[in-house]
Amino acid sequence: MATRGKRKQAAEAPAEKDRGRYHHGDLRQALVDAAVALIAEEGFGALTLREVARRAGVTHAAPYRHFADKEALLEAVAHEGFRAMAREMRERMAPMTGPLERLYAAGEAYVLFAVLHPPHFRVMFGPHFTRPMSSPPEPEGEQGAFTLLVSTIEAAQAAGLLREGESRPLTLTAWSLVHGLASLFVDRQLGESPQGVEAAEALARVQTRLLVEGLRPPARG
Amino acid sequence: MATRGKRKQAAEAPAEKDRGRYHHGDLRQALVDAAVALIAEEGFGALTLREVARRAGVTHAAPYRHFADKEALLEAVAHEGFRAMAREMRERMAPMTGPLERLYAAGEAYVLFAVLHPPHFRVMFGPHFTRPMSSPPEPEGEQGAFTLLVSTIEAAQAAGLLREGESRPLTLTAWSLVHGLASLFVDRQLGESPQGVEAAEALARVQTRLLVEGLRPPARG
DNA sequence: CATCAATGTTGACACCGACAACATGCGATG
DNA sequence: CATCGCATGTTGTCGGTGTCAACATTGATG
Repeated sequence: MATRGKRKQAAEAPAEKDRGRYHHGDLRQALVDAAVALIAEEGFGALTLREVARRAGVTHAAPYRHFADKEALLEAVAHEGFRAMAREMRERMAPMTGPLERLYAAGEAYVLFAVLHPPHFRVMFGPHFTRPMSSPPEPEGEQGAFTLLVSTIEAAQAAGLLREGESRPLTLTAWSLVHGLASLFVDRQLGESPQGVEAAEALARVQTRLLVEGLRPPARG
Repeated sequence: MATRGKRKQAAEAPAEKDRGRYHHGDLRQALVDAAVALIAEEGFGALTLREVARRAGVTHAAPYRHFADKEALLEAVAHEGFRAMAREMRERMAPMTGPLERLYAAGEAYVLFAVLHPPHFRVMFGPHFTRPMSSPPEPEGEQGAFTLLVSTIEAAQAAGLLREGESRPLTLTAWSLVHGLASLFVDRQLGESPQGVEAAEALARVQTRLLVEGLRPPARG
């Protein structure tokens, strides 16, 4: 420790100008980012609180000033994921006007989110939580992914484009399909199929259409 | 298998009689069983090679005589799961004669397997493997779950009960649906829905039917 | 400028995965 | 039946990890 009395920002800054400060500035977010990057690069088994702290440039106990334990950090990652997923669904649905087109967009966005952000998706739905995860904080006016799916399906029902009756079974079918497709992608169970993003998008497009054929009302259109 | 030799048959009382023996008899399977029980009781985070050894009544290094490392033990659990899943699918399909009924049975069995054996299902499809998992040893003449699904769908296509054309997209749709439903169940994402086995069975029944409505050929029947 | 609460550090403890060296006893061989 | 090799289980150890307590530093508040 060279210049003890000084700011030491200039002394041992390993990279950006932010480094080397004793108070990190936004260590909490830095830890979340480091955790995501670590999972993406080294896999889940390499996710270590100490390595996360190392990557954030702090010592091994610093994370405990922001998270009660390792699981709390994972919870923050999951919350970030749920918010991002809902956002990406809204964005992809926004240009669409037809109820069915909006449903397709929602399903495609769900699968694409998983393919584009495997670490988030795994943490969100993986078996890594002992205590039940708290629901993610939703900024007011923003719907969660599930709520969005329900309302989209009910809108399509109201337009006569999907089967009538309870929306719940239809919602579960749609959710199961995109969740299963996303899971199979992320867990690399689709070995022979191409793994690229564009391939996933094409697959999601085909599958959502194929699904809706079953959700259609009996009367043929 | 029966004429495997004398082995340990004399003192193989599984209860307490065999405690204190220096050679366990079938420690390998005992470790697999202990791992499954541990995951079921304490969750995934509690899965420790040392605790597994403790439950099997051996010391902390004994497992290394049967598994190269922790991941190898998990691989054994996964293999057991894949074999059991295929078996349960075959059993549920056996009484069915109609191609569609066989497809329904396959899907229901897939979901039920996950609900009845969450630890196996999680290990099979979870993010816990760094190296690619070897394919499970399939006893000769027995098809794996995926192969079974493909042939069932192709049979239904041949009978004119499903859309014509490539079987692969249809297979992926069916697989995604049941896998998604199973995953949502196992990961407790269906909070409001009842969690019992009979509820899962009813749900799987409805969902597979709902799916097939979409897989049906355009001509109405 | 003095103080304080928030934030980061140091040190410690129990536990874990993995390996090496050693001990035991099953079962093949004579 | 006696011997002995080797698979199997044990003991001891090492580096790494999650978590906590005590201490140090800093930015903000008066």
